This record gives sequence, C-alpha cells and structure tokens, in this order.
Amino acid sequence: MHWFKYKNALLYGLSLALLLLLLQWLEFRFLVLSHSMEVYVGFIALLFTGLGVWLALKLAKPKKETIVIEKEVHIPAPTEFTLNQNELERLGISKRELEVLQLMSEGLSNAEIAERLFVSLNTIKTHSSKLFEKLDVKRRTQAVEAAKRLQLIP
Amino acid sequence: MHWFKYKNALLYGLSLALLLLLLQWLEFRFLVLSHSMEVYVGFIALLFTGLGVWLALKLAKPKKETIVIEKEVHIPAPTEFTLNQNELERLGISKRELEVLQLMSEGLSNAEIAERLFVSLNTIKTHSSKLFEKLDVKRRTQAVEAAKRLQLIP
DNA sequence: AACCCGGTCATACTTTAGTATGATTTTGCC
DNA sequence: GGCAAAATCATACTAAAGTATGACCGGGTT
Repeated sequence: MHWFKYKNALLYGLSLALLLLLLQWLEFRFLVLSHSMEVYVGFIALLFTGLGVWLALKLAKPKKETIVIEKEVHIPAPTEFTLNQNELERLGISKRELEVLQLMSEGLSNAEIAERLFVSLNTIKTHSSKLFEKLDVKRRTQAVEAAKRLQLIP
Repeated sequence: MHWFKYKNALLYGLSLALLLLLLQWLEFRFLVLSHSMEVYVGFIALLFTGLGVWLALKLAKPKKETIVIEKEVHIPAPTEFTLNQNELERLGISKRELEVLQLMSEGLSNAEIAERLFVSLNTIKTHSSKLFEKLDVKRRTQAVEAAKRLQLIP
C-alpha cells in the first residue's frame, strides 16, 4: 500500500485544481457583472494568502528537539579499587606501612604479619604504632575502617 | 522601549502596503497594455501564496517534536545494605551478638561497646567469644571481615 | 662527611583482647 | 508453670595488642 505516501500530494493537487476552477468562475462572474477589479483582485489575494498559510503550516518540517534523560542505574558491581596516592602522601604513610595495613585488614595478627613479611613481631608493632598515629586512630580495627574510607585499601 | 513589541506588526503592515501599491501598478500596467487577465491573476495568486507561506513560517509557533533518549548512567552509588537473615539463622547469631558485631566493625573497643550497650565489659567479652566461635574466626578483625563478606553488616 | 629517613629490632611495660568456667536473671514459648 | 535459649555478670587466667624508648643500618641528599 505504498500509494499512501502520495496521499497528501494528491490532495494538494486536487485542492489546487479546485481553486483554479473557482478562480475561473469568479473571473467570469466578475467580468460579466462588471464588478470592480479591485474587489476581485483583493479576494484572490486573500484567498491565496490563506492557501499559502495553510500550505506552510501543513508542510513545515517540525523542529526536532532531542532531550537526553539520564537514567540512574544501580550497578552492584564491585567498584574496582584504585589506591588514593594523594592521601598516602598527605598522611606520610610508607610502602611498608601500607603492606602491614593491608594484611591487618585481612584479619591477620601481628605475629602472622611478621611471618608473612619475614620480619620480627616487634617490627610489626612499631609499624602499626606509627600507622595508628598517622591515621589518628587507637586500634587496628579503627585503622582498617579509616583506611577503607580513605581508599588506601580495598 | 515597549514599542519593540509592535516592530513586527509594523513591518508586516508596511510590507502589505507595499504589496498593494505594487498591485495597483501591476493592474495599471496590465490594463493599459491589455495583457491577458489570466496571467495577471496567476501572478497575484502566486505572489500572495508566497506571502502566506512567508507569514505562516514567520509567525507560526515552530512545531516541536521531542525525542527522548534514555541514557544509562552508572552510579558507583551506595549499594544499599540488606541484612542476610539466612546466614544469621544458619550461624545461630542472636540479636545482641549482631549488635556487638556492628559496634566492633566501627572500631570500638570492648570497653566502649560495653558502655554503649549499658552492660559490663565481661558481658561483651562473652558475646564476642561466642561470636568468634560461630563465625569460626580467632580475632575481631577476622570477625568483621567475615561478617562483611556474609552481609551481616554493611 | 654529616644528615635524614625508612626499615629493622630489642627491652620493658601497660592495656586490651580473648578463653574457660560457672552462675544468675530474663524472656519467649509450649 | 516449667523449659530452653538468650543475656547478663564474675573470677581468673593467657595471649595479643599497643606504647615508649633507644639502637643499628643502608640509601639518598645536601
């Protein structure tokens, strides 16, 4: 049924034809009746002005306005961890101290951490004490809390 | 300077006046030169059709067609916490024990937890000992780790 | 060479955490 | 009312955590 595409064109063509016919008739009438030329021409002008307006309104392409709506989508995804280097430097936390912090957050005891890093228990105690100072906390549990908040550990 | 409002109206009025003048002149010309009526009227029709189109395009409110595009935006957002009741029951963890667990995860010491819950330090020790058993861990840091993994705490 | 810093370790001590055991009270439930 | 689980508390102890202080070493800076 692709003739639908031409429906409008056909309609306009017919309308135009009808108008021309009307024009002919009017011309005849006015000439015969010897009415004034001005009225006739005025009428034509009015008529075709109307036609123009109508055509324009019908055929004018609508302006497309795109509205982008941002839709929030909650992704339970594991926001991949990226270390906050700035905070590290700001707090003056060294590489070794960060290692200790990470193992702490995994629930290891000082003794286990010492074993992992091949150093003595006392060394780990020193590291953790300095860490608590730098993180301004009192206990390892608070240290883990703070470190996670500051993006120092996952 | 409110006369600006009528600028367009004035402009259109003037244009119309000019057109009428042109009309008069054309009429004179065609009548004097005895040109055919049809050509004259056709010209008028064309002219005013154009005028109509122009008027319509100028004055009509532009048709707007809104296109809505939904754009997905990833929000690293606060994955809202929902307690895992199943795990709680499976491990046989009581309400009170869960409370203690939560305060533990906030980095509170046993003494501080006792103060918060208006009970003795020994009570908290008992609770935490039972918790470690149920969670199959040895230390509070591991307990917090495990509890977070099992969705018992945020 | 003198200096600082990070890392290491030790000793000595205090505090907190965690275990074991037993007892009493509270509470929900049949 | 009586039972069981939960909650409370105590004593006594061990283990771990945390503090304070001082020392040593090696790499990099001035």
